[in-house]
Amino acid sequence: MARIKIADVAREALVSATTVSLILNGRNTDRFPESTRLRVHRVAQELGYEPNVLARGLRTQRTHTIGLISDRIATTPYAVRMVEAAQDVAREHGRLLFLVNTGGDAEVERDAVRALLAQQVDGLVYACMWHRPVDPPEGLPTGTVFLDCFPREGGFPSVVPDDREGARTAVDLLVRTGHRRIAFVDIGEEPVPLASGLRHAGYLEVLRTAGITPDPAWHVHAKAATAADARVAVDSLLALPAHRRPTALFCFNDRIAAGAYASARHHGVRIPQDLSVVGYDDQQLIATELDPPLTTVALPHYEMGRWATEVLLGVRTPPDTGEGILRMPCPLVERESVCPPSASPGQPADDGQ
Amino acid sequence: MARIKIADVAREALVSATTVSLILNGRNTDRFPESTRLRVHRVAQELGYEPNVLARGLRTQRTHTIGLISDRIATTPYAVRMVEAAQDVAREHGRLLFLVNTGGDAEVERDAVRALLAQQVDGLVYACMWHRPVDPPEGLPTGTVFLDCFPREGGFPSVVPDDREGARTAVDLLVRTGHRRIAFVDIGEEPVPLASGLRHAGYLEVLRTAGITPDPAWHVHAKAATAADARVAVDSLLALPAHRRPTALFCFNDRIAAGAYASARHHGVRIPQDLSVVGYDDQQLIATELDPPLTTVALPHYEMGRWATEVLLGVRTPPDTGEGILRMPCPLVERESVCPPSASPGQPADDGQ
DNA sequence: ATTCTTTAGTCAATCGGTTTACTACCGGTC
DNA sequence: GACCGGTAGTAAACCGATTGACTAAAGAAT
Repeated sequence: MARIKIADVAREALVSATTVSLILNGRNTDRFPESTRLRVHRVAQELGYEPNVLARGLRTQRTHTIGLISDRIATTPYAVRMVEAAQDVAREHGRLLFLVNTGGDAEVERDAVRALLAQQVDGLVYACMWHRPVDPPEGLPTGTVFLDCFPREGGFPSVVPDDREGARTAVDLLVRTGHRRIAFVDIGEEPVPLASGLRHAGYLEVLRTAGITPDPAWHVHAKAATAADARVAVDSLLALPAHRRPTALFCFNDRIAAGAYASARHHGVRIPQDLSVVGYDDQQLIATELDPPLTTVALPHYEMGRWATEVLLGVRTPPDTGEGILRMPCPLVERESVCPPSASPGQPADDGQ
Repeated sequence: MARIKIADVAREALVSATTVSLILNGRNTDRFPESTRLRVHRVAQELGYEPNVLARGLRTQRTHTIGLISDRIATTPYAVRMVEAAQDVAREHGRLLFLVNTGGDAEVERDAVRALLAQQVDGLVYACMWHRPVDPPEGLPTGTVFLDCFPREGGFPSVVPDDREGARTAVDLLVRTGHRRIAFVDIGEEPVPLASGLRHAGYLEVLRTAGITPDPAWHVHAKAATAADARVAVDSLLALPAHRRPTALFCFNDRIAAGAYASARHHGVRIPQDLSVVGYDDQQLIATELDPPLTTVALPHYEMGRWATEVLLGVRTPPDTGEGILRMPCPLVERESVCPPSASPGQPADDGQ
């Protein structure tokens, strides 16, 4: 019942371990006649030989394993598709994936890096749950790839979502649909300042291009990114006098949008007839389950995860721009929460000035 | 820049590699005087020595790694907390976790088992996204633990949610709150026949105990477990004549419940005043974001993941019942979607007969 | 007959630790 | 002077593969 080792195969095939190794790895195969090759392969098969990858890795200094260090992506539903992508790429290339969640604790993070390097992993992906700059732990090997975050000091290839462009896409849809009074339902201070700023910037750019001067009252903040807090924020928008009340909402994310739905419902405001809503993230379980289904901007988690892992494995080359950060496009996912503004409340085409 | 190895420490500390190994591993330490111990520790520290775990594992035949094989749990938001638990337990015990998602493909699964065994993992957890019997791949080492599923042929410790008891808890809450007309919004044929059957059984048991004869029209099926399909099913319940119309819904899961909310809204039926709703799963992102927040039965994903991994590591003993399956309780999570039935529609306390 | 090539392999070192079995030295005892 | 026990280590085998250097035997060329 003990594991079959190369010596067992060698003995059974009446050759040396060297020969077995060379043949099974397809090296210098022309050195051996067909008969020997077939015999070795057959015996290995019959005995169910599987090389011990520890021994191999010790000798070759390559383990065909990679490490994925993240704060919490594997333990929360948000960004789980990044793990899926890393896993898929690893498998496609015959690699095995070590997964470590640190919970964001710096000491755990250092331990994780140490443990993974002690395992002689061939490479590391350092991932975050949301787009932000990070101060990575010391000792990261060169070649480490950053996923959904980037090292403040630079120096490593990184991939993040293009939040500003995504916001532009969302708000542009609303403008093209005929809306002029468009609010941005932001989140409070923490915890996503970078994404929040970028999405807000994109929002403002589109309004400016469209010649719309935003009413300051249209920028509201949910205390936290929960539906309950968002509802409070949106309540204040719907309480605005008719001519200032927005006809469309660009929400920082889908949970905020869920809160907007709740607020609208309690004000007797119909979505999308009376209020169009666009979210961000395309969060499974929210965007599609809302009623009506939510038009939103998708975070390209899978694509980012794939890119990062492929760069790590060297099957794709990182951008050679100075900063080495790839901004991945965020595609618009149109569902049913957007329609032209009804002509009724407020003036028909008021604030063009 | 090359990695520091034990020989480097030995040379620097003026002892042999044997001594370094013995001291750093705390074995036979009384053999060495304090001075030597301190010197070795200091040199190791200064040089930043980290043992190569491949080499160690090769010799000791223990790698301190475990493998988690799953169909899709790490790539979908549903059961991600099982991964979190496995990860936590692994870390608590100084283990590293290999994660492999097979997508449910039997061949990929076999490859995964082979690859993980080739890595000399110390143990394997075999997990599924939802509670069901499985035909596990051949070659699973003894000691493998099954998580959220169990091998049809038995023979391995397993942990699954106690769906029947969970359903009882849910329906019992409704009965205790005063409901007598309680519907079960089930899912269609696939893909969760086991859980569906168990939850239905629990539902029937409570009704029987309460002396309620269920109206056959109260058992409806959503074609698939999506909100849209569930809405159709619930529409048919709400179209029932008032004296047969249920005052409460027990939904197979939270997505079904989300569909029930949509249906209710479109019928002008208020939750919970006109219709109480209980879900199942306590799915993050749904249960709390619904309006009103959903009362539901939680799937103990974290607890199950922890149990499985702890059994694997031998820090907890599996049940010695014949089948070796632990049924983990599913706690009720009370939120705001349940209240006593309003006395208005139907008769006040009609069908006690 | 000798030398050279080619064929078909093998030997032994190596990767970096762990572990078993051994030893050199010292002071004290008989 | 032989023996003993304790102290403070070390040498070498070992885990299971890979790999650079080498070789025995057969056949071809000179």
